[in-house]
Amino acid sequence: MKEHSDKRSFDPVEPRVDFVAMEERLLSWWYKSGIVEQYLRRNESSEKRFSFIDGPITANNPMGVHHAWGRTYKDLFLRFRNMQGYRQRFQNGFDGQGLWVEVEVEKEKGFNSKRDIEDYGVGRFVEDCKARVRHFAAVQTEQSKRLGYFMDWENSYHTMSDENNYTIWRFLKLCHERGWLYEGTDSMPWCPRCGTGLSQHEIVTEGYREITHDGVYLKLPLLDRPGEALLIWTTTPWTLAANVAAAVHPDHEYVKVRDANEALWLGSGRIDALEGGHEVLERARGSTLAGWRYRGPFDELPAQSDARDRHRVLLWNEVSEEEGTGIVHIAPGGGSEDFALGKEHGLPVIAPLDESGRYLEGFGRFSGLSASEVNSDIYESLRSKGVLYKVEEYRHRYPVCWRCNTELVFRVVDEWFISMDQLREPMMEATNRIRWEPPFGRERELDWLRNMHDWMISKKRYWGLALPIYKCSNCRKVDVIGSETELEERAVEGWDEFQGHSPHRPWLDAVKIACSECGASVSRIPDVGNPWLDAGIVTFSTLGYRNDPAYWSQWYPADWISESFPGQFRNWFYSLLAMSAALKNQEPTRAIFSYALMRDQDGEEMHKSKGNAIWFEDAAEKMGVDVMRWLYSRQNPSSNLNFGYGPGDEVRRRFLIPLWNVYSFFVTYANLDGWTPLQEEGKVNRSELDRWILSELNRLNLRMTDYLENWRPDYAAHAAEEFLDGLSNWYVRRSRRRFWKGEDDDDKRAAYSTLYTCLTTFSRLIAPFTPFVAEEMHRNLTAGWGVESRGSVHLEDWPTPNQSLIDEQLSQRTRLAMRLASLGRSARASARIRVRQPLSELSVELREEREKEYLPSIETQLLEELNVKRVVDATGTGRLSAWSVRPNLPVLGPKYGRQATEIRALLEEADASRIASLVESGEPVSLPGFVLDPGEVLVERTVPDGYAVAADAGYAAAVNTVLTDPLRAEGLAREVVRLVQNLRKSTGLEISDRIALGVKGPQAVESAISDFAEYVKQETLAVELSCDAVTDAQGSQTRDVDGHKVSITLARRAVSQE
RNA sequence: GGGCCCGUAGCUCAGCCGGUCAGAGCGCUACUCUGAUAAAGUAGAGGUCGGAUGUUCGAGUCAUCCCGGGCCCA
Repeated sequence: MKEHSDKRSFDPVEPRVDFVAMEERLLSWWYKSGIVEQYLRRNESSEKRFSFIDGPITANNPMGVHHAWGRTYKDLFLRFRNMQGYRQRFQNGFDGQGLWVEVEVEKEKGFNSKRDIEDYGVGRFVEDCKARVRHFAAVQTEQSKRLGYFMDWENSYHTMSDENNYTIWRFLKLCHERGWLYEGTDSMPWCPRCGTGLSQHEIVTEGYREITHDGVYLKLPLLDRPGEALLIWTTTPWTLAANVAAAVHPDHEYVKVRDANEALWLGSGRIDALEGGHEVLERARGSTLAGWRYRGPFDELPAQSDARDRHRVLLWNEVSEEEGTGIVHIAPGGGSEDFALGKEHGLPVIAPLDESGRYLEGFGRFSGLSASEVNSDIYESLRSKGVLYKVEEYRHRYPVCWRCNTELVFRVVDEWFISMDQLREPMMEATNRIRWEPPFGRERELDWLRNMHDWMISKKRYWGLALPIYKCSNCRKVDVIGSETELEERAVEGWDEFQGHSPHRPWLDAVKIACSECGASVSRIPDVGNPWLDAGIVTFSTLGYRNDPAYWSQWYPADWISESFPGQFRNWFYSLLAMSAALKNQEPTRAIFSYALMRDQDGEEMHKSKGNAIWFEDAAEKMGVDVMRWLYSRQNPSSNLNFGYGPGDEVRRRFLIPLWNVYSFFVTYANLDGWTPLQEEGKVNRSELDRWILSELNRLNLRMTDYLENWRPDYAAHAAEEFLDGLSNWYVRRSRRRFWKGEDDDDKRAAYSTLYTCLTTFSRLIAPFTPFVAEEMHRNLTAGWGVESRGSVHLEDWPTPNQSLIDEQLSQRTRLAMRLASLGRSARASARIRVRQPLSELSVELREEREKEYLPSIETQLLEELNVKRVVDATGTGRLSAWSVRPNLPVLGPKYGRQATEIRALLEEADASRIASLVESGEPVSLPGFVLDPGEVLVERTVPDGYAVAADAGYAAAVNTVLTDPLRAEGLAREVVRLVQNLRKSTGLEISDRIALGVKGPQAVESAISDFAEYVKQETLAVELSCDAVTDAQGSQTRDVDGHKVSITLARRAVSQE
């Protein structure tokens, strides 16, 4: 891009712009010419700070268009604050540790189990994970740059960095010191493929799928009631071998029914579950069943040795009447609720499965088999014992591994937890102090915090935070290491082996410390950490909490963070809150902005497999990122975004093209007239129209500032669209003639100056939204003129609104003009008279008294816009709104009989407009001696002869449709002018070319041309005008004009320099 | 069972503090205009603003309940 040192004109603007090519050109220019650098450093010495902490993007795949939505918000608000002069850090973050990366690397390598990883080597595997993260971080960086996202890319943080990990150590040590860290045993959802438990946070959303399982009904014979059995139901047959108890609701009613040769007990509300007919033999409340002993389904197994004599009916308030049999099979080793209930009752726990979901020893022929493959064996065994009742398909939501989609099982395992007892309250307080946008975010977070359990932070995997927990196998004392230096001090072996490596498995595991209690040599527990620890610590780790507290305290808490809300309430927002509450008892950020989900353009979920997903690169190449960004920005953040090429086209058509047209229009005429920004100097005499658009511009400026400061980008974008609509469809439309008229007067200069101000200001206002088109316009309009310009719109200040230019009454006046113009056009259309045909008069009716005073100032606009000779205020004259009021005789007749005649007479005498307004508003009409229903009177608006009227919302506009000869002649002249203009264009003349013009036609045409010769010459830039053909014609055309055949010829004529 | 959100023209959605807000865009049809032209304008949809009951002089706009949908939790 060339610098214009002594610029004399604007660069010509292509009316048909290739936005994508423009974006690519600007993008490389921004980076080559150091604009990005200057942008990042723009407010280096500013006192004002805006602290944004980036929610790290998972660097595990290329970013998609849904990420681009979120990144657009981030860039938008950062750009806005930068223009406002806030000092910022511009640090992007990448999230890299955790199972999701492991799963992808496993896929790449064709691994299926943890054993494959162990065989391959944990060290190599971890290095592969790191490499994958680095690779996709680089890919995402390039994609983000293409989006126009200005960040300090070289300085992006990684959650896998040493600093991030060690800062988490510090947090964990603190938790330990306060007694919040504990190892607990629980029956947890477990992925047999990944060989790891899943925390509550991981299960809830993506963690469920509709799955059809077997629903098994079986009988548990009652030991003390011969011939009777409990009927129970389960959808996890594999847990039957671990059955310990049965549970009923104490308050529900249970029934004993006859079935073949025995009697079955089940909930009275679940009798439908029985096969065939049934006879109720007995009824009882659940509480009476308590303590009944029964024979378990698999008592023969060695694993049942502790339990087989203790099978009993328990009472439990959580038993549902909605499904199954109302009697619940309890296996504390096979479900977390069962586990809790078992704990309460001191039941033995039978844990049937190993890490990979296979039965352990002690389960007879099931041992070694996977839980997912034993159903038929189980049924067979039950059948042989005579206790299988029936099996039917059952569809339900069942938890699956959110990464590999494997169905989860439950295992009793030891995991590490952070107790939330003492953190819950401070976290809720912090949540209340935070500004949430949309506001309901607060309620959602509080709801989660009220319900959350202790935070399970361990995972039996490889790639992730190495939990710095050392549990002595000798005395069981737990030590937690809080930093790398502490580790070095306490290491008793393996330090040399570890030194130089990142604090990850397997290298860190070489280090052993001495037990603080008994002095024994202790290894780290093998678990890695929950990845939300990684992301939750970033308000500390990325700001130098450990090593530069002064710096940290300048940027903490964040002013603003932003992320899509599904999932984040229990993940990132949650972990940020937890860690800030623990370390500082403070809120991690002052504001949280969140937004909904992306769908395809038909509102369907996007899926790669469905073929409706759109790749970021494709979108950027086909629709361009300004289009994407505007589409994102104008969206209500709290509702789902339907994204696609259709909506993209709409944005381009409705926003970018009109904007470009105005810009192109301006540049074309400014260059033609030699207008430059230097002529800004001096006093400009602005018209009503100019003052109006400047008022709107400043109002827009004010509103956008307010909206952006309050996290409403959609409001700001809609306001900008409204302004552009006014600029394009009223200001420019109304001002066109001012630009192309011949003389270079004050009015023309005012028009240029005004439109220039609008375009340069507007380009700054939209710079955070659509950085490319804003830059293109701004550069061409301001660079190189010697006027104040910083070389890029992204280095400019956010415009300061001049409130003294905002004129509310002027806005109202103009709105009135627009409304009347619209009505006038409508009236013309109804009479089928084109705007080109001048008419004598426009009569208007106004709604409000004060609007009468507005008329004089908008008269000129109406005269031109509607091509009439004068404007008349007919308000109150009744000329346009004459009403005719008639009795509705078919209704009145039957009701009033002969009196109807009297009513008719009264109606004729009454004030028609009063009655009309009563009827229109549905009120009764009172006449001397009568009160009529509105439906009993017929009301019609009558239009005076010779007028065409249009009315709406209390306003009316009418045009006089009578065509006099002079009006006809002028219409003809204008018609001819239009033909000449078209011919000029098709002949290929420049807009400024002067011509010789010949117009041949019937008498009516030739006399019209001669009457309006000056007008025709001026409009068509004709220096010669005759009724004969031009001899050396360059263009000629014969057309029918209002039934007259007209031949036009023209030729270019040189003009002496003026 | 609890929490949150949503239900406005065929479709997608605006409607902030309750008083011309019953709207926009798209789609469709017709017409108009055109040296901003891969534009623009005008006309046509008569939608009980999910339903009911309140508060109010006045309610898509507030309250309560109900119905329907979505998300989250139990």
